[in-house]
Amino acid sequence: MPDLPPQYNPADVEERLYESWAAAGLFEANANSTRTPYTIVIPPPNVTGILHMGHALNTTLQDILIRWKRMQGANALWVPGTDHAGIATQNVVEKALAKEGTTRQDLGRDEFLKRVWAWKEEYGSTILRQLRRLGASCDWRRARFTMDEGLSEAVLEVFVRLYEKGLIYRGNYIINWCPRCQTALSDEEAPRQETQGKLYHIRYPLEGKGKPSHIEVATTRPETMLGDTAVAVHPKDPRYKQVVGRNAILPLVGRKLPIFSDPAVDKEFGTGAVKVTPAHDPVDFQLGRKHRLEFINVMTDDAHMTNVPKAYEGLDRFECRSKLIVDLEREGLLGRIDEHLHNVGHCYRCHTAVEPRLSLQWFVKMKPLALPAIQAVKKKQIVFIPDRWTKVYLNWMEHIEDWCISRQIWWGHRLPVYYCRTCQAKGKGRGKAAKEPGVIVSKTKPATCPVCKGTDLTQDEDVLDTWFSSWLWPSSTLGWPKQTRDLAAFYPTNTLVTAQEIIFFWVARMIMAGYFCMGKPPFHQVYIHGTVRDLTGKKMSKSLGNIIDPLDIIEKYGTDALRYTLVTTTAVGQDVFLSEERFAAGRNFANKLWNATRFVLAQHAGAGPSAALPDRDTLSPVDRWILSRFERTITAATEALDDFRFNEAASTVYDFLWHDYCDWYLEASKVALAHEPQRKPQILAVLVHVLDTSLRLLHPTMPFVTETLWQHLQGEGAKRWIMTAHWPLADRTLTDTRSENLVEALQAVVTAARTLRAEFNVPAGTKPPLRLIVPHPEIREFLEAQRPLLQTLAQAGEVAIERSRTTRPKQTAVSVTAEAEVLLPLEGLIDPAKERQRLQQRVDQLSQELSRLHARLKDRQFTAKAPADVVDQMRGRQEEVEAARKRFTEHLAVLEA
RNA sequence: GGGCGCUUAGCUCAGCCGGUUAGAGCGCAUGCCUCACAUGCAUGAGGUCACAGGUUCGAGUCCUGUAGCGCCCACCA
Repeated sequence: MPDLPPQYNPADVEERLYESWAAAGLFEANANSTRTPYTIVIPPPNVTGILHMGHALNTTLQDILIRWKRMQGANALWVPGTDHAGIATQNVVEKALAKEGTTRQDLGRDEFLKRVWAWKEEYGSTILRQLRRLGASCDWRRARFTMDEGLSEAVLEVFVRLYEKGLIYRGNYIINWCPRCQTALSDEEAPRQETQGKLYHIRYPLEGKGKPSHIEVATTRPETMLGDTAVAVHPKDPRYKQVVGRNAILPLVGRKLPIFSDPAVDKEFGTGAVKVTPAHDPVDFQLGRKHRLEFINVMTDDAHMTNVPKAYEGLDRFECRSKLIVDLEREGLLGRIDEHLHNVGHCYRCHTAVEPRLSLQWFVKMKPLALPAIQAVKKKQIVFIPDRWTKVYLNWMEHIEDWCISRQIWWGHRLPVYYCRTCQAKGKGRGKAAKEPGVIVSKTKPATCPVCKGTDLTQDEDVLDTWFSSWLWPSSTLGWPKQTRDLAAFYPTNTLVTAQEIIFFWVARMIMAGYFCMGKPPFHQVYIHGTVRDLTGKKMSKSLGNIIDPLDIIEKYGTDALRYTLVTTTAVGQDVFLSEERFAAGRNFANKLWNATRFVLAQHAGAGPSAALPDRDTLSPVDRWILSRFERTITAATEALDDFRFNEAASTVYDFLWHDYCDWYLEASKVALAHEPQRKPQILAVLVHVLDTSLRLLHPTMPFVTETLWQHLQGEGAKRWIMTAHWPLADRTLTDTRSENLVEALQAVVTAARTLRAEFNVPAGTKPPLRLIVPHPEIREFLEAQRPLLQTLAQAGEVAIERSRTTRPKQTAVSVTAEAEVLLPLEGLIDPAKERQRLQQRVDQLSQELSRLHARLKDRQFTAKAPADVVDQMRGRQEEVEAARKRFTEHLAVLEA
């Protein structure tokens, strides 16, 4: 046996051990196995990703599940991979180009894409390497990237299928436009942020002579007025009865704007009159269609003004706003300006305020896809944990809007859409596979137009939303659209572990795609974990500078400490609040395991490895006690994992190992080994068995230290891995309440003695005699047998054990436990005043409790309606308290005499 | 405007189906370098479980309402 240093140093083992696991193929799943599959697909981190605490939590939870199931004998597969993250990655590479003083436009599309691929090759696997540091037991042979050949094939396949079913269409609609990224965004990609803005009141003069002479409208975006084509009021608004049907004149432009009424207008907001800009606002767009208005787009892709009077042409949207305010003021047309708090969409990648804007884009019709996905969750084919997310999911699904999937960027899957110029020019080409003239949707570029046989074909310039590939992830990573062995073996997957932020982006869409492509759900359980926050409740993010870097923590405290602390810090689905100091708890626990094992190994020397338990008859009550406690721990830990209560699974074992095993059993075993050398094999067997099995229980949470220690316990030569050792099964026959009661009595006596020593300041080295009054014969017998243990644990000299008290000792400290009275003579050590005070306090406490109990038990309703065992418990308690009070009172009297 | 979560010890949090005396880690106090571990051991102080009602023999736990904090969704320009 190698000598272990007194402290666990994670850095000595982690990376080497990880490589050994990988080299031994322990992460790999076999599609031909007959064992029950258990599959998780990783939420693919962005290739631009750098490990943060969110990843660390997410990865740890998945790894716990996978390792646990693997130990239970499942054919466990964890599929890793990365997401190409269209806009994010393009932004990163563009920034790099800017440093070189060039742009993607300078390079051209092909050259730019080469650069992105080069970037991906160099940096794209950073995040995966970092996942290894966390101990993630992914099957790396199956690592996938959303722009791999196979996954790209899947994207094109599903696009074509959706198109052919009429579920993909192209059209002019208001979309969220990011002027910085210069692309359309889906609604989910433009989350609203509360923004302090202004509500400007502007007077539009009316055509003709009648009164009133003008109508006042209110807007938060004055620059859009240049695209106004109408003014609307509510049909039942008496203020505007006179003006409906007349025309307003758009200030500074001079365009005639018809005034109409529509119930969509809110009478209460602003002036009750709305300027209508159909090309720049979703509500106005609807009004524009309904009332056949003109659509005037007044902004360029980078949000500069266009199609506007010369004075404003080319101005940035916000410059234009300022200039308009000045100009309107000068014309006397500017009314009040109110402060106005409202929600403005912002690009989720660059946080620029998005511009709602009319644009020709591709969309997926979502309602038909949502139907089976709603049913699946309602019928519990898929369950959310915690359950509250079910409602959030259903609410979104039931109000789902069509999904804008085209992006005006270069990095991504290019739309499999081709245009025949000839047919477009002629307006021909309507057919089953070409619902718009000249549009051909095909996985590969057709040689000729199927309608006119022309060859003048061009591919759509746009690429698809990143999530259009992610939503296929559970099936595409396993080979779809090919019918692979993996797909047959591992789909549907079992559990998806992810954060709440991407329920709409990803989880919901995967469910829809799963039913559309496979006719089956992509997974059966969705575990939604919390968000990692700092101690003030803020989300950890680079921009806030409140990051705790997981790699720093790994270096300082070790991976197991990181994992342990992350897992025990959060209850099911609750957010995680972190501060660096908390990781010390995990480090300390790993060290505790290390030293417990050191101790066992030191005793174990020469005894040979043995995890099997000796004959039950040869075990002492103390042995039976620890085994009984342990049996409960195994059950609790397993049930906790079954329910995704990761924190309880870990802390149950923590409590057992630290407080039962180390604090009591290990200390007791020292005494037993010294006093009963003939029982050494039995004691060692129990020590080893419990430690060995506890390490297994902890392995999913703390893989490195448990594997390392387990290897040492196995001894030289035995080449087995805890990773593939079987998960402990509880053995009900080991439950032994009698032994539990005996040892609990002993613990109470020891604790009472220690407390007395501490409270009366008995000097550390002294070993005063101890008297125990133990009425119960079985317990008395047990304590008599454990005299050496009592002496050691209570630091006592002689221990006298009596059935009942015969003498009334003077100058003696007394403590009463449930089963015994503990007497500690204090000759020459007492501070009588202090002790009297303590005793009086105790008597008072007991009296209070007693009167509570009396009242309770006299309550006829209580005794009639409460379950019998509860009443009995309370009667028992009453007797105990009464006895205790009597003894304390007596003793108090003795002291005062 | 809807919806959700949280409020328990100085701090960060557990507490499942309501049931004896509400727990942990950190921090604090006191004493210990006891031959596995000072990343440790022992002992202790510290809580009107946010507030107000209700249900119940019994409420931190269930119901209703209030307040504060946080999050999500929503086309009031």
